[in-house]
Amino acid sequence: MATPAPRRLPPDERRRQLVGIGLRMLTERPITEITVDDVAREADISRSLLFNYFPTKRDYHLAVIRAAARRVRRVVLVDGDEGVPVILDRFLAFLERRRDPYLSLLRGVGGADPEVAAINAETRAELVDGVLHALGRDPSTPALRLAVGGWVAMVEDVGLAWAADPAAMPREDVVALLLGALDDLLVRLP
Amino acid sequence: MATPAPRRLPPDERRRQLVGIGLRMLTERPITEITVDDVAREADISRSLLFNYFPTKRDYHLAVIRAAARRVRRVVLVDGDEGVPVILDRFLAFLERRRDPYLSLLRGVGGADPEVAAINAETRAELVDGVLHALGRDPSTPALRLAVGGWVAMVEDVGLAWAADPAAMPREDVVALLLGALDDLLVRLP
DNA sequence: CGCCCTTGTTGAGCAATGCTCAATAACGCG
DNA sequence: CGCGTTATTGAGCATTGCTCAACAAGGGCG
Repeated sequence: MATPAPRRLPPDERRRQLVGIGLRMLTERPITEITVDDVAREADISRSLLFNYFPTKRDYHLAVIRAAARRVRRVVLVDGDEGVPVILDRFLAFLERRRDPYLSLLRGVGGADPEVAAINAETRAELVDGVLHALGRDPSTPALRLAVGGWVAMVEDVGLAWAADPAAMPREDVVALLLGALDDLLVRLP
Repeated sequence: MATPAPRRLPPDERRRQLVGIGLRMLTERPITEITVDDVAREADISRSLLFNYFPTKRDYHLAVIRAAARRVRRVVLVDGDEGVPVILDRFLAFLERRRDPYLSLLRGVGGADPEVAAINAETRAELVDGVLHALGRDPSTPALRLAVGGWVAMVEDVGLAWAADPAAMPREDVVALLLGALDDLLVRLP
Protein backbone atom coordinates (compact mmCIF):
# COMPACT_ATOMS: atom_id res chain seq x y z
CA MET A 1 0.00 0.00 0.00
CA ALA A 2 2.48 2.61 1.14
CA THR A 3 5.93 2.56 -0.42
CA PRO A 4 8.35 0.39 1.62
CA ALA A 5 10.22 3.03 3.57
CA PRO A 6 10.34 6.56 2.20
CA ARG A 7 12.62 8.29 4.60
CA ARG A 8 13.19 11.96 5.18
CA LEU A 9 9.75 13.31 4.24
CA PRO A 10 9.05 17.03 4.22
CA PRO A 11 7.48 18.04 7.56
CA ASP A 12 4.00 18.80 6.21
CA GLU A 13 3.74 15.46 4.54
CA ARG A 14 5.02 13.62 7.61
CA ARG A 15 2.52 15.40 9.79
CA ARG A 16 -0.30 14.54 7.42
CA GLN A 17 0.80 10.93 7.33
CA LEU A 18 0.82 10.68 11.12
CA VAL A 19 -2.57 12.31 11.53
CA GLY A 20 -3.93 10.06 8.79
CA ILE A 21 -2.69 7.00 10.64
CA GLY A 22 -4.44 8.27 13.76
CA LEU A 23 -7.69 8.72 11.86
CA ARG A 24 -7.49 5.22 10.46
CA MET A 25 -6.76 3.80 13.90
CA LEU A 26 -9.85 5.55 15.24
CA THR A 27 -11.92 2.99 13.37
CA GLU A 28 -10.71 0.25 15.69
CA ARG A 29 -10.15 1.80 19.09
CA PRO A 30 -10.76 4.91 21.19
CA ILE A 31 -8.17 7.60 20.83
CA THR A 32 -6.86 7.12 24.35
CA GLU A 33 -5.70 3.66 23.31
CA ILE A 34 -3.75 4.95 20.34
CA THR A 35 -0.23 4.71 21.62
CA VAL A 36 2.82 6.56 20.37
CA ASP A 37 4.56 3.26 19.74
CA ASP A 38 1.72 2.01 17.57
CA VAL A 39 1.68 5.08 15.38
CA ALA A 40 5.45 5.10 15.06
CA ARG A 41 5.51 1.42 14.15
CA GLU A 42 2.74 1.88 11.60
CA ALA A 43 4.59 4.80 10.04
CA ASP A 44 7.86 2.86 10.17
CA ILE A 45 9.44 5.55 12.22
CA SER A 46 11.03 5.96 15.62
CA ARG A 47 9.03 7.25 18.58
CA SER A 48 11.40 10.19 18.82
CA LEU A 49 10.34 11.48 15.44
CA LEU A 50 6.71 11.69 16.41
CA PHE A 51 7.73 13.80 19.38
CA ASN A 52 9.60 16.03 16.99
CA TYR A 53 6.35 16.93 15.24
CA PHE A 54 3.98 16.78 18.20
CA PRO A 55 5.61 17.93 21.45
CA THR A 56 3.40 15.64 23.45
CA LYS A 57 1.06 12.70 22.94
CA ARG A 58 -1.82 14.93 23.91
CA ASP A 59 -0.85 17.36 21.14
CA TYR A 60 -0.90 14.51 18.68
CA HIS A 61 -4.30 13.40 19.90
CA LEU A 62 -5.59 16.94 19.63
CA ALA A 63 -4.41 17.08 16.02
CA VAL A 64 -6.23 13.84 15.23
CA ILE A 65 -9.38 15.01 17.02
CA ARG A 66 -9.30 18.31 15.17
CA ALA A 67 -8.97 16.47 11.88
CA ALA A 68 -11.91 14.23 12.73
CA ALA A 69 -14.03 17.20 13.77
CA ARG A 70 -13.16 19.00 10.56
CA ARG A 71 -14.25 15.94 8.64
CA VAL A 72 -17.63 15.93 10.37
CA ARG A 73 -18.22 19.58 9.59
CA ARG A 74 -17.11 19.30 6.00
CA VAL A 75 -19.31 16.30 5.33
CA VAL A 76 -22.40 17.50 7.16
CA LEU A 77 -22.27 21.21 6.33
CA VAL A 78 -21.15 21.07 2.71
CA ASP A 79 -22.10 24.63 1.94
CA GLY A 80 -24.04 27.08 4.03
CA ASP A 81 -27.28 27.04 2.08
CA GLU A 82 -29.03 23.78 2.71
CA GLY A 83 -32.23 22.92 4.51
CA VAL A 84 -32.44 21.00 7.75
CA PRO A 85 -33.60 17.79 6.03
CA VAL A 86 -30.45 17.72 3.92
CA ILE A 87 -28.25 18.42 6.93
CA LEU A 88 -29.96 15.71 8.94
CA ASP A 89 -29.69 13.26 6.07
CA ARG A 90 -25.97 13.90 5.74
CA PHE A 91 -25.44 13.59 9.45
CA LEU A 92 -27.26 10.27 9.58
CA ALA A 93 -25.36 9.03 6.54
CA PHE A 94 -22.13 9.98 8.25
CA LEU A 95 -23.12 8.09 11.39
CA GLU A 96 -24.03 5.05 9.31
CA ARG A 97 -20.71 5.08 7.53
CA ARG A 98 -18.47 6.03 10.41
CA ARG A 99 -20.27 4.82 13.47
CA ASP A 100 -17.27 3.19 15.10
CA PRO A 101 -14.75 5.98 14.78
CA TYR A 102 -17.40 8.48 15.83
CA LEU A 103 -18.09 6.46 18.95
CA SER A 104 -14.38 6.07 19.56
CA LEU A 105 -14.03 9.79 19.28
CA LEU A 106 -16.94 10.73 21.53
CA ARG A 107 -16.26 8.19 24.22
CA GLY A 108 -12.55 7.74 24.04
CA VAL A 109 -11.78 11.34 24.75
CA GLY A 110 -9.98 12.25 27.93
CA GLY A 111 -12.84 14.17 29.47
CA ALA A 112 -11.56 16.93 31.64
CA ASP A 113 -9.14 18.06 28.97
CA PRO A 114 -10.21 21.64 28.34
CA GLU A 115 -8.90 21.76 24.77
CA VAL A 116 -10.73 18.62 23.78
CA ALA A 117 -13.89 19.95 25.36
CA ALA A 118 -13.38 23.17 23.40
CA ILE A 119 -13.05 21.32 20.09
CA ASN A 120 -16.19 19.32 20.79
CA ALA A 121 -18.06 22.41 21.87
CA GLU A 122 -16.99 24.23 18.74
CA THR A 123 -18.08 21.41 16.45
CA ARG A 124 -21.41 21.21 18.24
CA ALA A 125 -21.77 24.97 17.99
CA GLU A 126 -21.14 24.90 14.24
CA LEU A 127 -23.78 22.25 13.78
CA VAL A 128 -26.20 24.35 15.80
CA ASP A 129 -25.30 27.38 13.70
CA GLY A 130 -25.89 25.39 10.54
CA VAL A 131 -29.33 24.30 11.69
CA LEU A 132 -30.32 27.76 12.89
CA HIS A 133 -29.11 29.30 9.66
CA ALA A 134 -31.08 26.76 7.67
CA LEU A 135 -34.13 27.69 9.70
CA GLY A 136 -33.56 31.42 9.31
CA ARG A 137 -33.58 31.85 13.07
CA ASP A 138 -31.50 34.16 15.21
CA PRO A 139 -28.35 32.23 16.21
CA SER A 140 -27.69 34.48 19.21
CA THR A 141 -30.71 33.52 21.30
CA PRO A 142 -29.49 31.46 24.28
CA ALA A 143 -32.71 29.49 24.68
CA LEU A 144 -32.73 28.61 20.99
CA ARG A 145 -29.14 27.46 21.09
CA LEU A 146 -29.78 25.39 24.19
CA ALA A 147 -32.79 23.70 22.61
CA VAL A 148 -31.20 23.07 19.24
CA GLY A 149 -28.06 21.83 21.01
CA GLY A 150 -30.26 19.35 22.83
CA TRP A 151 -31.83 18.35 19.55
CA VAL A 152 -28.41 17.69 18.03
CA ALA A 153 -27.58 15.52 21.04
CA MET A 154 -30.81 13.64 20.43
CA VAL A 155 -29.99 13.21 16.75
CA GLU A 156 -26.59 11.88 17.67
CA ASP A 157 -27.96 9.45 20.20
CA VAL A 158 -30.88 8.23 18.09
CA GLY A 159 -28.70 8.08 15.00
CA LEU A 160 -26.05 5.99 16.70
CA ALA A 161 -28.59 3.68 18.33
CA TRP A 162 -30.44 3.23 15.05
CA ALA A 163 -27.22 2.68 13.09
CA ALA A 164 -26.38 -0.15 15.47
CA ASP A 165 -29.49 -1.99 14.29
CA PRO A 166 -31.05 -0.36 11.22
CA ALA A 167 -33.54 -3.16 10.78
CA ALA A 168 -35.46 -2.17 13.91
CA MET A 169 -36.96 0.92 12.30
CA PRO A 170 -37.20 2.27 8.75
CA ARG A 171 -34.82 5.12 8.04
CA GLU A 172 -37.63 7.44 6.90
CA ASP A 173 -39.38 6.99 10.23
CA VAL A 174 -36.25 8.02 12.08
CA VAL A 175 -35.87 11.05 9.86
CA ALA A 176 -39.52 11.98 10.27
CA LEU A 177 -39.34 11.59 14.03
CA LEU A 178 -36.26 13.79 14.34
CA LEU A 179 -37.49 16.48 11.98
CA GLY A 180 -40.83 16.50 13.74
CA ALA A 181 -39.12 16.81 17.10
CA LEU A 182 -37.22 19.85 15.87
CA ASP A 183 -40.41 21.45 14.59
CA ASP A 184 -42.17 20.86 17.87
CA LEU A 185 -39.22 22.26 19.76
CA LEU A 186 -39.29 25.46 17.73
CA VAL A 187 -43.02 25.91 18.22
CA ARG A 188 -42.39 25.99 21.94
CA LEU A 189 -39.88 28.83 21.74
CA PRO A 190 -40.58 32.54 21.22
CA MET B 1 -10.65 12.92 58.62
CA ALA B 2 -9.93 9.21 58.38
CA THR B 3 -8.16 7.59 61.29
CA PRO B 4 -4.37 7.77 60.89
CA ALA B 5 -3.63 4.28 59.58
CA PRO B 6 -6.12 1.52 60.28
CA ARG B 7 -4.40 -1.52 58.95
CA ARG B 8 -5.76 -4.92 58.09
CA LEU B 9 -9.33 -4.02 57.27
CA PRO B 10 -11.83 -6.72 56.41
CA PRO B 11 -11.98 -7.15 52.63
CA ASP B 12 -15.49 -5.73 52.16
CA GLU B 13 -14.64 -2.61 54.06
CA ARG B 14 -11.38 -2.16 52.16
CA ARG B 15 -13.13 -2.56 48.85
CA ARG B 16 -15.77 -0.03 49.83
CA GLN B 17 -13.07 2.39 50.94
CA LEU B 18 -11.21 2.09 47.64
CA VAL B 19 -14.35 2.53 45.53
CA GLY B 20 -15.34 5.47 47.71
CA ILE B 21 -11.99 7.12 47.07
CA GLY B 22 -12.52 6.62 43.35
CA LEU B 23 -15.94 8.24 43.53
CA ARG B 24 -14.53 11.22 45.36
CA MET B 25 -11.70 11.55 42.85
CA LEU B 26 -14.25 11.60 40.04
CA THR B 27 -15.20 15.11 41.17
CA GLU B 28 -11.84 16.42 40.04
CA ARG B 29 -10.76 14.38 37.03
CA PRO B 30 -11.94 11.86 34.46
CA ILE B 31 -11.68 8.28 35.54
CA THR B 32 -8.93 7.52 33.06
CA GLU B 33 -6.70 9.87 35.01
CA ILE B 34 -7.32 8.13 38.30
CA THR B 35 -4.10 6.27 38.77
CA VAL B 36 -3.45 3.24 40.94
CA ASP B 37 -0.72 5.12 42.76
CA ASP B 38 -3.05 7.98 43.60
CA VAL B 39 -5.70 5.73 45.05
CA ALA B 40 -3.16 3.72 47.01
CA ARG B 41 -1.56 6.84 48.39
CA GLU B 42 -4.92 8.31 49.36
CA ALA B 43 -5.86 5.07 51.12
CA ASP B 44 -2.41 4.91 52.73
CA ILE B 45 -1.83 1.54 51.19
CA SER B 46 0.60 -0.13 48.86
CA ARG B 47 -0.18 -0.49 45.16
CA SER B 48 0.03 -4.24 45.53
CA LEU B 49 -2.93 -4.30 47.88
CA LEU B 50 -5.21 -2.64 45.39
CA PHE B 51 -4.28 -5.31 42.88
CA ASN B 52 -5.21 -7.88 45.46
CA TYR B 53 -8.80 -6.62 45.49
CA PHE B 54 -9.08 -5.61 41.84
CA PRO B 55 -7.09 -7.85 39.50
CA THR B 56 -6.53 -5.02 37.09
CA LYS B 57 -6.86 -1.26 36.95
CA ARG B 58 -9.69 -1.69 34.50
CA ASP B 59 -11.54 -3.84 37.02
CA TYR B 60 -11.15 -1.14 39.61
CA HIS B 61 -12.43 1.48 37.20
CA LEU B 62 -15.39 -0.73 36.36
CA ALA B 63 -16.22 -1.02 40.05
CA VAL B 64 -16.13 2.76 40.43
CA ILE B 65 -18.22 3.26 37.31
CA ARG B 66 -20.76 0.73 38.49
CA ALA B 67 -20.98 2.50 41.83
CA ALA B 68 -21.51 5.85 40.12
CA ALA B 69 -24.18 4.39 37.85
CA ARG B 70 -25.93 2.86 40.83
CA ARG B 71 -25.90 6.24 42.50
CA VAL B 72 -27.56 7.86 39.49
CA ARG B 73 -30.30 5.27 39.41
CA ARG B 74 -30.92 5.38 43.14
CA VAL B 75 -31.15 9.15 43.20
CA VAL B 76 -33.24 9.59 40.06
CA LEU B 77 -35.52 6.58 40.33
CA VAL B 78 -36.21 6.57 44.06
CA ASP B 79 -39.15 4.25 43.83
CA GLY B 80 -40.95 3.01 40.79
CA ASP B 81 -44.11 5.07 41.14
CA GLU B 82 -43.32 8.61 40.26
CA GLY B 83 -44.36 10.83 37.39
CA VAL B 84 -42.07 12.09 34.69
CA PRO B 85 -41.90 15.62 36.14
CA VAL B 86 -40.54 14.24 39.40
CA ILE B 87 -38.02 12.05 37.59
CA LEU B 88 -36.90 14.97 35.45
CA ASP B 89 -36.63 17.24 38.45
CA ARG B 90 -34.47 14.74 40.28
CA PHE B 91 -32.29 14.20 37.22
CA LEU B 92 -31.73 17.91 36.78
CA ALA B 93 -31.04 18.32 40.49
CA PHE B 94 -28.49 15.54 40.24
CA LEU B 95 -26.80 17.23 37.29
CA GLU B 96 -26.71 20.52 39.16
CA ARG B 97 -25.14 18.92 42.20
CA ARG B 98 -22.78 16.53 40.48
CA ARG B 99 -22.09 18.09 37.12
CA ASP B 100 -18.34 17.62 37.25
CA PRO B 101 -18.19 13.95 38.23
CA TYR B 102 -20.97 13.19 35.79
CA LEU B 103 -19.00 14.81 33.01
CA SER B 104 -15.85 13.05 34.15
CA LEU B 105 -17.74 9.81 34.00
CA LEU B 106 -19.32 10.33 30.60
CA ARG B 107 -16.29 11.69 28.87
CA GLY B 108 -13.47 10.11 30.73
CA VAL B 109 -14.51 6.59 29.94
CA GLY B 110 -12.33 4.46 27.73
CA GLY B 111 -14.79 4.23 24.90
CA ALA B 112 -14.48 0.94 23.10
CA ASP B 113 -14.45 -0.96 26.34
CA PRO B 114 -17.45 -3.28 25.93
CA GLU B 115 -18.12 -3.63 29.64
CA VAL B 116 -18.19 0.10 30.18
CA ALA B 117 -20.50 0.49 27.23
CA ALA B 118 -22.72 -2.20 28.74
CA ILE B 119 -22.93 -0.38 32.07
CA ASN B 120 -23.80 2.87 30.38
CA ALA B 121 -26.36 1.19 28.18
CA GLU B 122 -27.93 -0.48 31.17
CA THR B 123 -28.17 2.75 33.12
CA ARG B 124 -29.68 4.48 30.11
CA ALA B 125 -32.10 1.59 29.66
CA GLU B 126 -33.23 1.81 33.26
CA LEU B 127 -33.90 5.52 32.91
CA VAL B 128 -35.90 4.82 29.77
CA ASP B 129 -37.81 2.10 31.62
CA GLY B 130 -38.52 4.50 34.45
CA VAL B 131 -39.90 7.12 32.08
CA LEU B 132 -41.97 4.64 30.11
CA HIS B 133 -43.35 3.15 33.29
CA ALA B 134 -44.25 6.59 34.55
CA LEU B 135 -46.06 7.19 31.29
CA GLY B 136 -47.83 3.86 31.37
CA ARG B 137 -46.45 3.00 27.95
CA ASP B 138 -45.28 -0.34 26.65
CA PRO B 139 -41.54 -0.60 27.37
CA SER B 140 -40.97 -3.22 24.70
CA THR B 141 -41.73 -1.07 21.66
CA PRO B 142 -38.42 -0.43 19.82
CA ALA B 143 -39.50 2.89 18.33
CA LEU B 144 -40.63 4.13 21.73
CA ARG B 145 -37.40 3.11 23.36
CA LEU B 146 -35.39 4.78 20.61
CA ALA B 147 -37.31 8.02 20.94
CA VAL B 148 -37.29 8.13 24.73
CA GLY B 149 -33.62 7.22 24.69
CA GLY B 150 -33.04 10.21 22.46
CA TRP B 151 -35.06 12.35 24.82
CA VAL B 152 -32.91 11.24 27.76
CA ALA B 153 -29.81 12.18 25.74
CA MET B 154 -31.37 15.58 25.13
CA VAL B 155 -32.17 15.99 28.82
CA GLU B 156 -28.60 15.11 29.67
CA ASP B 157 -27.16 17.55 27.15
CA VAL B 158 -29.51 20.42 27.93
CA GLY B 159 -29.23 19.76 31.65
CA LEU B 160 -25.44 19.85 31.59
CA ALA B 161 -25.31 22.90 29.36
CA TRP B 162 -27.82 24.72 31.52
CA ALA B 163 -26.05 23.69 34.75
CA ALA B 164 -22.89 25.27 33.38
CA ASP B 165 -24.65 28.65 33.33
CA PRO B 166 -27.98 28.56 35.16
CA ALA B 167 -28.46 32.30 34.85
CA ALA B 168 -29.00 32.10 31.10
CA MET B 169 -32.46 30.58 31.45
CA PRO B 170 -34.91 30.06 34.32
CA ARG B 171 -35.05 26.51 35.58
CA GLU B 172 -38.82 26.26 35.05
CA ASP B 173 -38.38 27.12 31.40
CA VAL B 174 -35.88 24.33 30.97
CA VAL B 175 -38.21 21.90 32.70
CA ALA B 176 -41.17 23.07 30.61
CA LEU B 177 -39.18 22.77 27.40
CA LEU B 178 -38.03 19.25 28.15
CA LEU B 179 -41.41 18.01 29.37
CA GLY B 180 -43.04 19.56 26.32
CA ALA B 181 -40.52 17.91 24.04
CA LEU B 182 -41.34 14.53 25.55
CA ASP B 183 -45.06 15.12 25.08
CA ASP B 184 -44.57 16.11 21.46
CA LEU B 185 -42.40 13.09 20.89
CA LEU B 186 -45.07 10.75 22.21
CA VAL B 187 -47.77 12.34 20.11
CA ARG B 188 -45.74 11.42 17.04
CA LEU B 189 -45.56 7.75 17.92
CA PRO B 190 -48.31 5.13 17.47
C1' DC C 1 32.28 17.09 -8.62
C1' DG C 2 32.84 17.42 -3.74
C1' DC C 3 32.45 19.81 0.63
C1' DC C 4 29.27 21.47 4.15
C1' DC C 5 25.42 22.97 6.48
C1' DT C 6 20.73 22.49 7.38
C1' DT C 7 17.50 19.43 9.38
C1' DG C 8 14.91 15.10 9.28
C1' DT C 9 15.89 11.14 11.95
C1' DT C 10 17.51 7.86 15.40
C1' DG C 11 19.11 5.25 19.74
C1' DA C 12 20.09 5.25 24.36
C1' DG C 13 18.26 6.31 28.47
C1' DC C 14 14.97 8.34 32.38
C1' DA C 15 10.49 8.60 35.07
C1' DA C 16 5.93 7.08 35.75
C1' DT C 17 2.69 3.52 35.70
C1' DG C 18 0.42 -1.12 35.42
C1' DC C 19 1.28 -5.53 37.26
C1' DT C 20 3.60 -10.06 39.65
C1' DC C 21 5.27 -12.75 43.37
C1' DA C 22 7.53 -14.37 47.20
C1' DA C 23 7.92 -12.93 51.89
C1' DT C 24 5.95 -10.77 56.17
C1' DA C 25 3.17 -9.66 59.95
C1' DA C 26 -1.31 -8.93 62.01
C1' DC C 27 -5.48 -11.10 63.71
C1' DG C 28 -8.34 -15.02 65.56
C1' DC C 29 -8.78 -19.55 67.23
C1' DG C 30 -7.46 -23.63 69.83
C1' DC D 1 0.81 -18.99 74.13
C1' DG D 2 1.35 -21.04 69.73
C1' DC D 3 -0.24 -21.51 65.14
C1' DG D 4 -2.59 -21.06 60.82
C1' DT D 5 -5.03 -17.96 57.94
C1' DT D 6 -4.72 -14.00 55.22
C1' DA D 7 -4.31 -9.00 54.77
C1' DT D 8 -0.40 -6.53 53.48
C1' DT D 9 4.07 -5.19 51.66
C1' DG D 10 8.57 -4.47 48.94
C1' DA D 11 11.33 -5.55 45.32
C1' DG D 12 11.35 -6.05 40.70
C1' DC D 13 9.70 -6.34 35.50
C1' DA D 14 7.53 -4.47 31.09
C1' DT D 15 5.36 -0.83 28.87
C1' DT D 16 4.83 3.85 27.74
C1' DG D 17 5.47 8.89 27.53
C1' DC D 18 9.31 11.84 26.86
C1' DT D 19 14.45 14.01 26.42
C1' DC D 20 18.78 14.74 24.32
C1' DA D 21 22.93 14.35 22.12
C1' DA D 22 24.56 12.34 17.99
C1' DC D 23 23.93 10.82 13.04
C1' DA D 24 23.12 11.13 8.21
C1' DA D 25 20.48 12.42 4.02
C1' DG D 26 19.86 16.04 0.86
C1' DG D 27 20.56 20.47 -1.38
C1' DG D 28 23.36 24.57 -2.19
C1' DC D 29 27.83 26.62 -2.86
C1' DG D 30 32.37 26.85 -4.50
